Amino acid sequence: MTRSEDETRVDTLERPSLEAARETIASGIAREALVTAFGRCRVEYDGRAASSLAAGDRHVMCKPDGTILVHTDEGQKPVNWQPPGCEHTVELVEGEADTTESALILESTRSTPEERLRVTFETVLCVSVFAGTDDTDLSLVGTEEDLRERILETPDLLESGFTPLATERATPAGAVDIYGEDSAGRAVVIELKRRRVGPDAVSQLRRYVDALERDLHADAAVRGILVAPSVTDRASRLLSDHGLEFVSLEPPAE
Amino acid sequence: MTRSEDETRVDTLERPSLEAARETIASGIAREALVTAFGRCRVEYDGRAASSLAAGDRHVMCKPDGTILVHTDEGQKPVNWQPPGCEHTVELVEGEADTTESALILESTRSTPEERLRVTFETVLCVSVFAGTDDTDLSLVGTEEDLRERILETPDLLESGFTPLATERATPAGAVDIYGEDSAGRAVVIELKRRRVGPDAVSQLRRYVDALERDLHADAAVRGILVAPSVTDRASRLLSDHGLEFVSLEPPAE
DNA sequence: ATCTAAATCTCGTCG
DNA sequence: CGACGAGGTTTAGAT
Repeated sequence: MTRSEDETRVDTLERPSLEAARETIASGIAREALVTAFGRCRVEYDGRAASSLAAGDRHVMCKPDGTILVHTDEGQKPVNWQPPGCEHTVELVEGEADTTESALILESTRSTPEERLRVTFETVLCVSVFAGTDDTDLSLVGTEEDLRERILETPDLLESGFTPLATERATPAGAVDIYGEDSAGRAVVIELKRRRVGPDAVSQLRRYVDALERDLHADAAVRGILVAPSVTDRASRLLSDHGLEFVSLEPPAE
Repeated sequence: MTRSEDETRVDTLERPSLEAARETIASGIAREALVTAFGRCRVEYDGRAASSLAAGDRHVMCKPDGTILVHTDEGQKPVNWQPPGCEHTVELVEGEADTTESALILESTRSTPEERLRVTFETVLCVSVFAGTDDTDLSLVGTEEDLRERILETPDLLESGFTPLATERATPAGAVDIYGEDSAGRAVVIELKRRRVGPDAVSQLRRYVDALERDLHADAAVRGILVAPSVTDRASRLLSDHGLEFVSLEPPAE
């Protein structure tokens, strides 16, 4: 077979027979393409939890990395899915005689943990196979990491005289975002959040401060500072209850 | 217009002109259908954070509820997205003279928070419009809620003589999963997790126990029990450090 | 609309 | 492989 210009990048079947759909899906998976199917199906999942979904029209996407996604017409999250690294198989189950209906079964399995997703199509309205190229990486700004860099560049943003000594400093309770000391030489633990925080972030900071106080084995109290754009009321109360502090800072915008 | 049997459920164009793609996408969105496009595009996002993605072949899905998802050939998560409730627009930008290239721009915006996603196609390899029906709900078992029901049905699973008194009991630090008392009449706070837990779950439990001890204003200590299939080493250490307990229980399997 | 916590969270990173 | 924490988390429920 010769492909003069570029290889086939897209192949679509409308209202295919189940056998034609099976063949196209199987060859798409074998070619490491991105395969989609839209049609009436039911879905069973068993693994970390277990779920069942009765028949309806859904959009199914199989990626060459072993991901499978089942989308309804609502919501950002797939109604069922399987993560990258799974094995896909597609199989046609013939109805017995003329009475039972045939079905197309798309199955995805993995181990560690043992998980299985089974999509059973009674009708396939459309199958597509897409072969593309994508070499690029997403560039993202506004993360917690950006906020950390901002503080390390200009420690006075936190408070005058603050000196960062380490990032990701290990404690028995986990790694501290920024560890440093204030102008009086007191140890400071900083927990960073890129957005408004609730009680969980306060607990996290408290855990680190506790651990560090035990670890330093000194009576000199360790200061704990939560750095985020803002806090909820309850989080603010929890901060005071435990002698922790808050400084309002956002990740850089650009 | 008459549709004798059933209305058009799927409409697909392979390698359409940008104008034909625009027309099909616009009418699909207007018809409240699920619309997909595959082709070479770049993607810009600005909102809670900001991101940029150079040109590559990707799969874009617009749902009638205002969701938009941009998928590459890898990963379970879309590389870019917009949540339900957004406004979609599709627009053709003509190149100037014959020198500049035309482009198809798919844009999704929302407020609270202000967010914008822009997908700029230089080539569309396939556009599909799907109209289906899906009335069913997912049935899921193995959740934290299932674990709670299991304990409420058979409190002795936790320990002999335990009596549940309330679920979602309010404290200044948040709502406790199960509140009850042991055979000696001591107050018990239970935090449930459907899977193996780490330090965060311990902190959460500690926060509730702390708050309840203050709230009850008594010196009688409140017992805190973490109920989960298992704990990590560090979490186990944190539990002992704070006088908290652990009971191994899983959500029911069926 | 905001708060709070669960989730088959997913994803990267590090030991 | 597990552990740990970030995430434009998303989603559901309560206030």
